[in-house]
Amino acid sequence: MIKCHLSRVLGERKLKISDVARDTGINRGTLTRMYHETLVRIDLETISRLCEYLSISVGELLEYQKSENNL
Amino acid sequence: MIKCHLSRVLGERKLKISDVARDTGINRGTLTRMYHETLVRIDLETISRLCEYLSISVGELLEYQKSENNL
DNA sequence: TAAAAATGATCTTCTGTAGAGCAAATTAGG
DNA sequence: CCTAATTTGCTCTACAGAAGATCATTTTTA
Repeated sequence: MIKCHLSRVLGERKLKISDVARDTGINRGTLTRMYHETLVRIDLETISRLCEYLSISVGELLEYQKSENNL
Repeated sequence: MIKCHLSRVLGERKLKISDVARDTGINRGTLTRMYHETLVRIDLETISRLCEYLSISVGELLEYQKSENNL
């Protein structure tokens, strides 16, 4: 599975979802889904803007984790 | 922008798009778009299967590059 | 040289993000 | 406290693009 670290990054920096939405133009609903990891599909443009805005790499935002449970 | 390194990885390993499609179950059209970097949106499940199959991290597959030209 | 496999392109279907709106919850002031 | 403003979660519609299938062309292989 793919783990999204948006909540951790925002928490560390004390940023709110609404801050990111306002500053990046990314839809707040999309950010909410990423935050709660209910996201299924994502625009590369969204990943790009988040990496730019947060100054992180794709790997710091999205991480592959071998799933023990499912599959 | 987000750079997709699928073509490089497949090239290095001499893997064909059809190999990956067959082995991972990922739609061949989607892999073709990734290969030619015309992909716009992607399922996290697709990223997950590619990382699993190719034994690479998300960061090795997708890389953020500060765009000099556009934006 | 012929058969098989791989690839690129196109079309339809269907899922999910984008975008907007609303209500509840949290925060900030007075 | 009480109220106003901000943030957040949820829902709905519209649109975009991946999934899946098909076909023609190119490449591979036997």
